[in-house]
Amino acid sequence: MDVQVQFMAELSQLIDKLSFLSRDQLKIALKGYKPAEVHTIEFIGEHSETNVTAIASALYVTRGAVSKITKRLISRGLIVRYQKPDNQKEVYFKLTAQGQEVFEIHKKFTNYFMQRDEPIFRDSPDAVATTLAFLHQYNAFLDQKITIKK
Amino acid sequence: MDVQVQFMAELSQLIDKLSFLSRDQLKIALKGYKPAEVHTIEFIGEHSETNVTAIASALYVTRGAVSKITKRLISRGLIVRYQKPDNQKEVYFKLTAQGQEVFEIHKKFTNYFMQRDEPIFRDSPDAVATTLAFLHQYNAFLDQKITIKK
DNA sequence: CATATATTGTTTCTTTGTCAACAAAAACAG
DNA sequence: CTGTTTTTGTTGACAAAGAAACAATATATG
Repeated sequence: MDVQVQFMAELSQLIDKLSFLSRDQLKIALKGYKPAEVHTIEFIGEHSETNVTAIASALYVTRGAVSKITKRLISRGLIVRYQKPDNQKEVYFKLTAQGQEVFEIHKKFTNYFMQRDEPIFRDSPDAVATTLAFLHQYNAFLDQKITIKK
Repeated sequence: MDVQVQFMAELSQLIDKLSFLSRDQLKIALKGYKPAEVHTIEFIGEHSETNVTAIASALYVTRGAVSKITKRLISRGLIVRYQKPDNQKEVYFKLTAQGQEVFEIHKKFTNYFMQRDEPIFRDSPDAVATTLAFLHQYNAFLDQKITIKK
């Protein structure tokens, strides 16, 4: 059980540090855009056919929150709202040109951060492969626990 | 760069799934206590000599937030506030008997979750060791980036 | 020692998100 | 097909957390 404690500790530390290191720079580069807004733009940019409910469950927030954020993003001209001809209930979104710009800036930074960490991944490819496999296995294990529960 | 993308994806998925699986049960077991409150109690329980600033930076929240939460925890009789004779500025906290109870419940569940995942760790000790080493190395790498920045 | 600077904790204001209630639309059951 | 149930998105009231301003205290500097 001791290794598990260590594993969790390393994991949460890693997450914290990664977000700490990116926070400041992203804040400056995307000044004027709130984190939640950028996050939503990012998701819409990667999933062109996505509605309120899908965004909410992907981002682990409520539909109400998505409804409010998208409303704001529309009023700021970053996304547009559209519906499909055969469904009057679901609401979909896509980026405007301006939204696309924000998306690109964010992506550029993501790439920058990955380049920063590239040495770590390059120097020990075997350890990386093993780690990746283990994380994948752990994820699959948890998937089981989740489906069993339902 | 592809492995890095995969690594990040596996990592965030893992985190999401772990929190999803624990959320419901913890919510029931610690009914009446908000997640942030439990989190704070947990940290104070593990660090008996800790002040507002230390809690804030460990939990990645602002001092204002800690100030408010601790105030609430005091009024609910879960922690006590104390100061050291030679320092009138810093404010320290420790758990009351009731706070200790909450701490124990939380710990019990943490143990339960670890037991749930124990098979994964037991079945492939080598992969676990490699993973742990890699995470540790990555953390150290980021520590450098953080200190350089300062 | 005296003064300037930094740190600590609290408070106020604003933003964000959750929750619950709701209306509209779609899916389902008989 | 008709009535019921479920799903979807929106809204308003409320709670949580961040940012900034502030007072009190501690530390550093000359």
